[in-house]
Amino acid sequence: MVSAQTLERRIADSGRRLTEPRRQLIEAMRNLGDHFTADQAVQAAPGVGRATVFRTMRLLQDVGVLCQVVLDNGAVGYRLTDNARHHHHLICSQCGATDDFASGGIEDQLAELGRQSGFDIHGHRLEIYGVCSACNTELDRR
Amino acid sequence: MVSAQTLERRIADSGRRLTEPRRQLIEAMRNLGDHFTADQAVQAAPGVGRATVFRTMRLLQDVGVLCQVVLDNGAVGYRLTDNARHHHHLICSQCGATDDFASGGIEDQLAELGRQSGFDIHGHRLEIYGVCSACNTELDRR
DNA sequence: GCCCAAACGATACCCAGTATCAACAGAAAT
DNA sequence: ATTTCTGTTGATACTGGGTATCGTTTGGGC
Repeated sequence: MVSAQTLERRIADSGRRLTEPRRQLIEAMRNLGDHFTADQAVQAAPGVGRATVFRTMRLLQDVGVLCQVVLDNGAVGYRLTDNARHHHHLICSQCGATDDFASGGIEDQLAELGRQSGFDIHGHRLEIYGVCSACNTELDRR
Repeated sequence: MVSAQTLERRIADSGRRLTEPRRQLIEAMRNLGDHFTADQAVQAAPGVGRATVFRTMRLLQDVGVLCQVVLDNGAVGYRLTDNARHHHHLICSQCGATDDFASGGIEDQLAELGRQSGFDIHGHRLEIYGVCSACNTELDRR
């Protein structure tokens, strides 16, 4: 779990103000745990206005401590992270548990693809869907 | 461009009925071209009810002739395709142009990842963002 | 403590997608 | 051609995600 200090430092270091609503929302999101929806974040910070929740979530994404996760079904979730470097997600379609992982070698393939396609590639998004080991043993038991 | 026949055959072959609204929507989507939003599809088929548009789009996804495309900014687009096999998208962030490409070698890496992570992997989603050659020369010109 | 730009909250809005349910229409069989 | 039965439809209302506006508040450098 990312510490509140880390999150608040990232905001301050990026030249933004560390306001009370931002502090509240950060605490609320930390309490939500591994992954949550936008609406859960709104609910979890009742003192914070809806617009501010979305503004702050965008801000946290900009400074690299909050990830959007695109689920199996196309829905979007969020996830705090202390891994500001580019990474991908391994998402359990049963319980939503998410692991981060670095993208060994995929970047190279994309560069090659750029050469072939004529596109000037500057980003990508990779989500992996599966069933985590906990859910797997759960399923076996039935 | 995928032919209307192909699309309609896919529906019939999957045991679904080939109804007038479905025909209309298919024609409308074909007219929308390379890529479009859900709302554009709704607008483009004024005789077809909103719910039916979404139901039919899901159906077309199920039979593999319509892809969801997750854009750079998280927005979702759609794209007719005749490539029912698994593939990925190369998306121009300037103009939205989209290319399909097969995922040579990435599958192998995912299998290895599954072994390491304990996840039972059964799917993934990979979108590549860049600037297509047309938009690139456009930008150079300025 | 002053000041002012940054941030806020209320509100209203847009788009994506789903639920409900009575009415309708393919298509297969007669 | 008519019946029949089930899949499909459309109207409507709703949820959720996200943005725009704009007058008010506040963090934090001076």
